[in-house]
Amino acid sequence: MQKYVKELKYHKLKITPQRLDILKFLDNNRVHPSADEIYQAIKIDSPALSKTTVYNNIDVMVKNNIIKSFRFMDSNELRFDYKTTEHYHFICRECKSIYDIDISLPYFEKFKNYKHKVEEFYGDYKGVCENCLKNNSKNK
Amino acid sequence: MQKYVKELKYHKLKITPQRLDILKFLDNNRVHPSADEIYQAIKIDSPALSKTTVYNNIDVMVKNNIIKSFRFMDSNELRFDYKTTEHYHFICRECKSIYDIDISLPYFEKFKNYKHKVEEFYGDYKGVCENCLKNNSKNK
DNA sequence: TGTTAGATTGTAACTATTACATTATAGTTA
DNA sequence: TAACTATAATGTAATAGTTACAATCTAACA
Repeated sequence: MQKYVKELKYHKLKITPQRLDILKFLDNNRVHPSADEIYQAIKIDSPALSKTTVYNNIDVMVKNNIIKSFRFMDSNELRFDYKTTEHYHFICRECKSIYDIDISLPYFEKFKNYKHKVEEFYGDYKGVCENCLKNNSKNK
Repeated sequence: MQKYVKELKYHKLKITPQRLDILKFLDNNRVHPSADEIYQAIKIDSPALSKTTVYNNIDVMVKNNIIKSFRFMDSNELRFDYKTTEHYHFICRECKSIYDIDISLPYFEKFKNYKHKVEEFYGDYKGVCENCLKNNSKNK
């Protein structure tokens, strides 16, 4: 728990039980949860939690770069990750599972002398996952 | 106009003035418009148009691969393109302009022997565009 | 020309998110 | 330790984008 306190203090944010709960949840559940999933999970042990608090804190933590927010291309809800190394997502069109792809790709090198200054990249890959390939030969 | 009729017929979709208007608009305005932008534009000449019709038709045309739908990572609205070659988007964090990036990147080659079967890719690049770099030296 | 499956329309519902006002509390100071 | 104050938490209401639904209409075919 001390590491979350340290993290918040570093960014001059007040230490509140709600913030610690959210950080702890994101750190222990690296499944790109949505705001509602975070809310529902924490509410079990802290029923007084308000969804607005989840949104407020997510917001302030994203702005302070403590957590990352992103969105899958075909989804209408934002998703969140405790600080991660750069990675991409693979979404299976059969079972909808989300896998992290950790293959490092030379995106930025390509843009060394490009007319625009490229700073960030977001990407999703889509297809059929390992398991669905195994279970359903028509996908091969 | 005949090419839109042909396109719809090929997919066994009924030819309606609304569908032709939407296709024509998307073909002539390759600026990734949102559903509302499509609706507002066509309404000028066809005031009876319903927004539900825009959504319905967008939906059926996406499903038939006549148009493409996608979403910018930090936006909550879907955007649409008349059939395009594969390309990526660059969004300027200063002026919010959207540029198409037509540099072809060897994404799929990397995944030839990957455990998952990669079929589609969506990506956004973000940074500072050519013009904003020129106009504001602090971005360099 | 009549029939009918499918399309269009308008309204209402829904989901994710944000705005806002009130109450509470973390962290500082006396 | 108590009091103070800036910030945070809460609940409600509002908003934006989209979808569901029922009634009406029309394109395409016999």
